[in-house]
Formats: sequence, C-alpha cells, structure tokens
Amino acid sequence: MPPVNLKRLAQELNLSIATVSRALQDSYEVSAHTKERVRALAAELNYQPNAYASSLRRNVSKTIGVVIPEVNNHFFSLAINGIEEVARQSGYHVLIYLTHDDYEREVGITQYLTGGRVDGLLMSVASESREFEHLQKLYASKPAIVFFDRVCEALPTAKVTTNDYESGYLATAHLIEAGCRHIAHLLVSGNLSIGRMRMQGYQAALREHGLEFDETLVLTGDADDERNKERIMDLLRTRPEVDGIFASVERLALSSYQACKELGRAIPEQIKVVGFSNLGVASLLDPALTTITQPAYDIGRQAATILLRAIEKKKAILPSQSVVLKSELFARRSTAR
Amino acid sequence: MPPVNLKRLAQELNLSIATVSRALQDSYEVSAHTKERVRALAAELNYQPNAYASSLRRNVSKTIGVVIPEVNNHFFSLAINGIEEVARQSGYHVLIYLTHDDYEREVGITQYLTGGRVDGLLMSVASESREFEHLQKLYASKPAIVFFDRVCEALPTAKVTTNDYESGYLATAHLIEAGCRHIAHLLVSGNLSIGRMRMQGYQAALREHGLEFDETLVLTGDADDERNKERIMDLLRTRPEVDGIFASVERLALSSYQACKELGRAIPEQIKVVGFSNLGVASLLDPALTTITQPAYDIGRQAATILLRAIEKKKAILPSQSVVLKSELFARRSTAR
DNA sequence: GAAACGCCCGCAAACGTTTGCGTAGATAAA
DNA sequence: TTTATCTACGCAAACGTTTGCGGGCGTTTC
Repeated sequence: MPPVNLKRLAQELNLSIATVSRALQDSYEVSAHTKERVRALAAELNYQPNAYASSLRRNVSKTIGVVIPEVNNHFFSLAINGIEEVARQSGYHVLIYLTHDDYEREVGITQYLTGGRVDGLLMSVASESREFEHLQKLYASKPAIVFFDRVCEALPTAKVTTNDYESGYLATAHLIEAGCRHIAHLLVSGNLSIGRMRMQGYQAALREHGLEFDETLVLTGDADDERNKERIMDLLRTRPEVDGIFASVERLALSSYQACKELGRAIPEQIKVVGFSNLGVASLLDPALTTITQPAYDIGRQAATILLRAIEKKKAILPSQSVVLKSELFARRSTAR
Repeated sequence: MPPVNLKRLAQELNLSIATVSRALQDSYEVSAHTKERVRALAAELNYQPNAYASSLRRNVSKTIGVVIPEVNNHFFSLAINGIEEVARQSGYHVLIYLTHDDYEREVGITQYLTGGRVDGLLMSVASESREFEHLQKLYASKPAIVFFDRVCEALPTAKVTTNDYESGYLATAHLIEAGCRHIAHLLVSGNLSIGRMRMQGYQAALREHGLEFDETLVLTGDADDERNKERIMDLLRTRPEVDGIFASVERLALSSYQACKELGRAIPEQIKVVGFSNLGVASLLDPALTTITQPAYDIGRQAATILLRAIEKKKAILPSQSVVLKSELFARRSTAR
C-alpha cells in the first residue's frame, strides 16, 4: 500500500497537497468543512508528518541538543528531567550527547552540531576543556546556546548557574564552625569558572576565619574514581592534621568516604566532610552526608525555558538573561561536632 | 554571505552539485584530484551536510530513540551511558524520551515516533502500562525496536533482560538463609513481565524452603516515594512479624530504609533488606545495602548493538536475538545475621 | 450593471541532498 | 577508421513538506 503522506491524503480526498497541508495547520484559508474531512482521514490513516521534510523546508527542527559530561550523576540526571519536561510541553525533541569530561569528544560533538541539526543547545562543558575555540565555532554557526552549571564565560550568551562563590564560602565556614582547622578542598577542574568560584569562596572563608590558605591541601581530581580515592588517601596519610574535607563535586565526596573507610578515619569524629551533591540518599549514608545541594531540576527547567523562548522568538540569547539560582546547605551528621 | 551547502561548494569549484556530493562520499566515479579539491574547500568553509535533507532523501535518519521511565535512576542512567557509547561510535544520534511511568505520556511519545523520526527504538515500558495497543501500532509503523529490562512480551522483537526469576529466587533464599521467616515483597507493577518473574522467583524460594506464600505481604508501590514509605510503614506496623524485605526495585529499597528509620526498626537486627539496585553508594549506606545488581551498562550496550546491527542490515529484529544477562548478588550488612 | 472584495483552493517553486541515467572525451581493441 | 570500453562528470528527478501567488466563484457596494 502507498505510504501515508500529504499526497496520499490529497488523492483520496480529491484535494491538492497544498490544501491538505493548510488544513492540518488549521489555516484560515481552508473551509471548516474541508478541514474536518482532512482531519478525519488523517486520523483514520494515522498520518504522521515527515519531520525531516518539514524541518528541511522550514529550517527549523523542533529539536534541542543537550551536551553534558555524564548522565550517571544526580545533578545532570535531575537537570535532564527538567529539560525534558519543558521541551516536551513545547513539542520539542531532546538529543543527548555525553562528553565523559573528555575534550576530544566535546569537540567532535560540537562539530556534529554545527550542521543545523538542532535549533538550540544546552551545554555544560567538560572539565578537561581548556580551549574554547570549538565552542566559538559552534556559536558562530548560529544555534541558540544556553550554558548551565559548567559555563563557558567566553561566549556572550545566557548562563544558568548557582551561587557558587557563596556556596563554597558557606561549606567552608560550616566546617570551620564545626571545629575544623585544616580543611582540604577537592575539586575537579581549576579552569572551569564554576570551580574557581567555589575555590574563591573556600579561600575567603578561610581568610575571614583567620585560617591561612594552604594550596597543598587542594586536590584536583579527574574522571577516574579509583585513582581519586588513592590520591585522597595519600593526602590524608601525608597530612594527618587534615580534619575537614570540602568536596566541590559529588563523586569526590563519595571517594572521600571510601578513603576514610579504608584508612579507618572516623567521620565526623576525626574528619568532617561536606560535599556538593544531589544524592537523594545522602541522608541514608553512613554517616549521613552534609551536602550543598543545587536545585538541579530547576536549573534544567530554567535553562530550557530561556532557550525555547529565544528560539520561538528567533532572538539571540543575551548574557543579560543569565540566571543565578541558590544552592542549599543540608547539615547532617558528617559535619556534626 | 551565502550559506555553505553543496551548491555553494559546486559554484566555487566550477563543478556540479552531483560531483561534489559524490566526492564527499568518496565515490569511485570522481577523480582523486577532484576529490582532493572538494575536500579542501569543504574543510576550509567548514561545510556540514544538512542532516534533514539527507535524511529526507535517503529515508534514514541516523538517529535512535530511547524511551524510558526516568533518567534519575542508576539503572537507566547507566544503561544510557552504554547506549550513547555504541551509538556515538556508529555515528548515530540519540533522542531521549521520559515517560515518568505514565501511560498517557508513553502513548503520546509513541505517537510522535511513528513519524519516521528515528531509525530504531530502545524501550523500557512504563510500569503503568497495561494496554499495549500503542506499542502494536508503533511496531507496525516499521522502526526497529528492541526492548530492554521492562519488556513488552506481546511484540515479536528482540529483548534484553536479566535473569529475573533466578534473581528473585536468590534474593529471597538469601534472606531465608539469613534467618528471615516472614519476608515482604515490594514491587512496582504486577503486569510487567519482569515483575512477574521476580515474584515467581520469590514464591519458588519460599516454597522450596518450606515457607508459605502470603499475598498480604506483597506490596505494590508506585511513582510516589513518600506514599510508598507510608505504605511500607503501615505494613510493618500491622505485621510486626515481618523480618525481611525484598524490594524488587531500587526506590522501594530506599523507602524501606526510610520507613525502618522512622519506626526505629534496626537493620539488619530486626529486619533485613535486600533490593534490586545499581546504586554506586550501596556500600556506603547505613547499613550497607545488600543488592541484586543488574549489569545496566552492558544491557544498554547490548540492546543498542542489536538495534544498530538490525538497522544497518535493514533486517527485522527477531525474538531469537534476545539476550539474558546475569545479575549479581552483593551481600552486605543489611542482610547480616 | 460593473467593480470590488472575500473565501477557498490549486500551481509550482523551494529547502539540500542523493542517485539513475546520459554523455563527452580519452583510450583500447578490432 | 570504426567500434567498444572506461573514466569522470553533469542533468534532472525525487524525497515530503511549506508557502507565495494567482484565480475562480459568489457576495457586496456604489
């Protein structure tokens, strides 16, 4: 049997393709009676418009891309939930790309995306990325871009972030007030603005509480959890005075737990730990983990909303549309006195 | 400046569009010299083919869809990792759709997907789905489909699952051997084959160990964690003899922890818990959770591999290509004697 | 009565690619 | 010289949709 497309509908109804197309779009140029006939047959034959033909003609794909480091991470999976939610409501489709924090992959992916496959892009850059030329190229190739969390400051577009400086400050101050004097800071990349902000908050809190910043207590992790754990253990062994850990990313907080377990250091008695985390089970950990929790779901929603609004209005996205949401500190047993 | 497409390249090189197209595809019908010229200019202008025009013409989109209940779940996020991995390697793009275990959404999404937007589909059906007519329609509309984990048995296509019957048996036997005599079974949907299998394993283990099956100890949860917790608490209050819980899905295991905490029941002294889970931090919970862990990443990889192979060969997918992977039991403190 | 207008609808071009077919020119075979 | 073979390329149709333009027909306006 012939495929069910506009031509097929037109033939069966003795109409032109143009009229059928317009009828389905509820155009004012076609009579109510005809519209009804068209819709009836379309429903009966279960007509589904060819998305590619439509995209080609209109130069609009009703698709957005999401480029993130990983999905097996509560922050990003919650963000995706938010993104998918608003995309679906607006009839948009969501393409997903994972960089695994690998610079090469990120470059490859952005290559793809300069082809006009997506109308817009939501992005959280890979921690390894030091060069942003690929992002510049991507930006030049038109699609609307909104960065979230791990932003690229070099591009003049909207960014959705959290109050990272304050959060870093808050986490550190919380440890100090709990009695810590030698606080290690675990982060994942020094060249991400988000990491720098948290670091500055950390430093400011130390300074204002009369503690001096010791850069040998700063440890930069990577994507390998096992290695991170080893390095944390090394740090704890060589610097036995460390009595607090501020992990600026979930994975490193968990690796710290592992490290302490293996070394037999008691949390919170010997070492207190606070970490950025969206772990739903933080309160069920042993001991319950004190967290700085980002409103991941809302971040996703906001970023997607800004993006879609710009796409629909065919307007460029401005940095002035940037949003800063607030993270929250949940004090639990891992930082109890 | 004019857009950079085949026409533009052709003009600048004094060639026909056809030749340029063929050159870029490394066709044997174009000379090495010309190919080189074309490639050079394409690279210089950063030419990216229009994916929609190409898809329209070839009737192939190089895109697969992934339809799952949620992404904020370790099983699915790991599976996505596997899927994205093999898709990327083969040059495929991944569209993602979340059903939130909602039947209506699943129907809506499958509607979309009958439009030929994707070459193939990976699916894990929503727990609420009782009717599968929408899946039948989808199946009839051609795209290759592979189910994983939460399969729809009614469709004659490949399925990637785990040994759910054995796992259910194993988990239950493990509890019994740890001394439990009144074991509750928490599941999420009785009409999913996966749930039935686990249930049967549970029953078989009871039977073979001389315990009788008590259906009032079976609790069917839903998507609302708070309500699930309440219901578990109700169960534990009205049936104080319950000394073991087998949660056939991660969320319910965690809700059980919450419930026990609120009721002051000690795990594992008073109640032992085992649950299906891909939680990386299971060992860091209080107490460490005994889990049945599915090879989620491999499931994703396998399912995607089967799907892509079928797409590339343009062959229908047969049930005979189904794969059953093995889950593993990790005994931890939550089931210690 | 002609002119003007509004309602419906069809024609055909366009979006950027791919691909079957045709062919000009060069070389080889007869 | 003629014929056949091959290489390298161009022409044009096709994929399914959207949309500017034009026109037939009926109603209103002066």
